[in-house]
Amino acid sequence: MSISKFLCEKTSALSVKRERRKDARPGELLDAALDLFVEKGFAATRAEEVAARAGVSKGTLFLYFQSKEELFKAVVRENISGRFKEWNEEFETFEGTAAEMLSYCMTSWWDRVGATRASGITKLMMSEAGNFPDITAFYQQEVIQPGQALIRRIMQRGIDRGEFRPLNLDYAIYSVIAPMIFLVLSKHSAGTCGDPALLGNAEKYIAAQVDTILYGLSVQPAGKPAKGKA
Amino acid sequence: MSISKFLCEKTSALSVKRERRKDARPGELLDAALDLFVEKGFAATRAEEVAARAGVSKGTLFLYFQSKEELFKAVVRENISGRFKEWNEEFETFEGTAAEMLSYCMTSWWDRVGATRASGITKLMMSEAGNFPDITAFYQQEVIQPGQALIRRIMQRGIDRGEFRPLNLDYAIYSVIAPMIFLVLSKHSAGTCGDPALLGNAEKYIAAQVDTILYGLSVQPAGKPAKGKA
Amino acid sequence: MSISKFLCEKTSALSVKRERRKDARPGELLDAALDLFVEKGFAATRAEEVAARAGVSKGTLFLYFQSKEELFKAVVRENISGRFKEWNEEFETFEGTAAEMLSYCMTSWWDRVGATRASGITKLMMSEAGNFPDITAFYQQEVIQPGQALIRRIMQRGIDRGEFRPLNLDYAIYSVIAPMIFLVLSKHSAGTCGDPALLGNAEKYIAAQVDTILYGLSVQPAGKPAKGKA
Amino acid sequence: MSISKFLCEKTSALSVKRERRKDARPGELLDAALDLFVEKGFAATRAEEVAARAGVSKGTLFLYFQSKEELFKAVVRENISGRFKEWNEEFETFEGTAAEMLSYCMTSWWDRVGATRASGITKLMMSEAGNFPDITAFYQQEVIQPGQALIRRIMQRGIDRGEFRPLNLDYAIYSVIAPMIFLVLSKHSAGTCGDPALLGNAEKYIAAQVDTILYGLSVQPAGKPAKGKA
DNA sequence: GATGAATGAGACTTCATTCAT
DNA sequence: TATGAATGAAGTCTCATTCAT
Repeated sequence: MSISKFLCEKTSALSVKRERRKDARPGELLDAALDLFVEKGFAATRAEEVAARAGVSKGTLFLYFQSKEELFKAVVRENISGRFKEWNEEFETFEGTAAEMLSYCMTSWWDRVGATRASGITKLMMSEAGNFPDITAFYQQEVIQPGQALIRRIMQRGIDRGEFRPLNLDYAIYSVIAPMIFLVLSKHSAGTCGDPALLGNAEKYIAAQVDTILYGLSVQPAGKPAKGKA
Repeated sequence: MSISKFLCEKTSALSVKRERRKDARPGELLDAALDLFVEKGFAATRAEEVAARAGVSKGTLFLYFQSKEELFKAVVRENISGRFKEWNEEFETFEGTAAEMLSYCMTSWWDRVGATRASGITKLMMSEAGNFPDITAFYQQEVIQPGQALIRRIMQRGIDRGEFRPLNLDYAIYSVIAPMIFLVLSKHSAGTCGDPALLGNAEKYIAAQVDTILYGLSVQPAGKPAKGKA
Repeated sequence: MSISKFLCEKTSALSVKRERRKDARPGELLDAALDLFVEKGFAATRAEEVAARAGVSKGTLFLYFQSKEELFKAVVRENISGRFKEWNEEFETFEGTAAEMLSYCMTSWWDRVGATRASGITKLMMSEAGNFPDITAFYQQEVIQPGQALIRRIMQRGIDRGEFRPLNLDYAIYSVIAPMIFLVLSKHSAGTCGDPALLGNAEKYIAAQVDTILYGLSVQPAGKPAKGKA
Repeated sequence: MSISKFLCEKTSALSVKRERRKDARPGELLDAALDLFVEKGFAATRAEEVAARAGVSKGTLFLYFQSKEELFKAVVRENISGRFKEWNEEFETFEGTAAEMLSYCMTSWWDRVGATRASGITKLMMSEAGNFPDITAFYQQEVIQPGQALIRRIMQRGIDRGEFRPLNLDYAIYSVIAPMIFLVLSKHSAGTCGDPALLGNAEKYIAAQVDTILYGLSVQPAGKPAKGKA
């Protein structure tokens, strides 16, 4: 290796290291902010705490985010963008029954969202929605609507194929959505809904919900099953 | 009636009225506080706003509540006291199938809690649980546990009577709880879960959930499934 | 005096005292702010200093003025409103030569503005004009333009009556204005223009300027020049 | 020229250029700082802005100036050094009447100071004098006093030669100084004194002031008043 | 020398809480 | 009891200044 090359790389290495530092900062801050916002709420989280958890000083935080509110927005954006594109594609190509799809949907949702830190966003949005109308609109459009549309599509397929009863999907989709929402909220709300034991057994909980949804609560043998006036 | 008696009664009436006024103060403040805490969160609600909405001055609020935090605690306590005694008793004497019970449970919960301002407590607790550990423990003990116990008892009865499949109730109860939680959160979270259309049709939503829970999503091959009168 | 009257007045007295306090606060704060802004500039003056000089706490200042900037605006408004109405009227009815008028104008300006704390506004505006465009526009319209119009009217009268040479008033008015501006700036600028000795003898300075303006620097060979009584 | 010499010179030229660049840095920073300080005031000007306008980074500014305050002092010193030596000498050898001298003094002041960026120093000093006592003393000694002494000498000569009336120069000098101060302040104060139209016609304004000063406002009945070359 | 990421003191502003009236 | 003017602790945000690169 020539000297010039060496020097060049050295210089490059230096700036790269520094560069990497700079590039990493926003992410570290967003990570810290997500945790704290979820844990304590937006207002109760002090900017300095976020900075401290990210290992930087107060000033640095404001170097990367114009304000605490912008930080909040960035946290939400960071954790919800572009997941649905991928998911939708996955389901376009899914082969199997609608029941399998629904089951896969809920379990994989748990693996990819529910079990991760990203699940905190749900609680975060719920608590702060009223104070950030623009973020709320954004969330509604980018998360809620695509998510519900996906569930609806799966269920519609089930109905079309004769796997599912004909249901009013305007309400039936919530049989799938509610347990998931409920689970992540249980996780992030200090036992305010659901009990703590739930969290250690989330997979079982999911499985049970899938089971209930797909099969129904009632004994089905030959019986005189419950007639829900739907 | 003697004049003196008349005067006396009049006086009494006045003072009663004033007394009532005075006694009503804390309640008015709690009402105002509940609304605002639910709407904007604890930290984002200013003491002065609460006072203003209750029609008194800032000073008066602190005459009745030592601090904003005490106000919060009082709000929660006020809205969750002793409903379960009554409910439990009601179910002790309920006659009918377990399916009918469950159906009745959910619809009457909507009428008595979900559709009232009390439903805001759920969101409130969820958002602020982390900042009020003692309240959270209290809530867990006074609301969550009795509530889940009630659901569990109903479902257990269904299993015992052969109306329901044998279920792992540790998880199955959430099929009932989740939709209710989900509904009230939808109501108080600016469309952050569920869509706004849900709220105008809460009864239909409840009915649909009851139906799904009791019947199951799946086509019932030979079934005339369990008969829940929703 | 009846007891009720006494009680009534006592109550009234109490609230009046408190009321007076409240009414006085803004004025006290504006006074303090004027002094400090003039002395140290807008940015270098801390809100707490202003409050302290007015004998109140930091918080109180923000009780009366939304922000430091609003305080600044209020200071400017407070000290320049409605002086010119009075002045203009005075000059409408003035009887005497234009020279006497001009002389009177400058000396009375000194008495009413130049010698008072209000003169600090000039320096204040000068320093901060660039940072407060709207205040500057306001000042231009409410102070600069009426002031120059008044001078111009007086001089025009002098020309019309044959007392003064025909002058291009677009420039000549500044012979009157400049010395006054200069004087107040000398006063508020720590000797940055003019020397400190000037200030102890402002009246003489004014007189000398009047004299020079009216008579001219030059020896008047045969003249009986307009004799302003300096 | 030998090749080595050529190379040498070339090298020299390069390093000279680089040297010049390096040497020029402080000057560029001072230039940028003068503009910004004049325009926005000392406190409202951010160090980074100054650096940016000078085309360097924030860090570089502090390489050359210990602090923002030192930068301010350097700006003032840089722009008031040693002009008066030259001026005084010029006037020692000036031939002509005192009136001509005064006229020349004012017009050439405009050309050399008033019309240049240096005029900004006047406003700068005026605004910040209170916050920089040592600079103010320096300015008083290096600028104010020599400047006033020069004017005084000229006027004294006029009196001595019988061109001017016997005047109290302690005050009369301000007839000359005030219009000049006034003009540069008009220029730098966003219309807070004088009107914007003034600035496009500064020469006419100067001429008019010279005229007024030398001739006087009044009608000169029989006189041949001193004719200032307006 | 030059850079610009990082710092942290310091200023503005808010708002729960007090207390004289 | 009720008020609302006053307070000052606490939090957000800025920016002069430093220093590793």
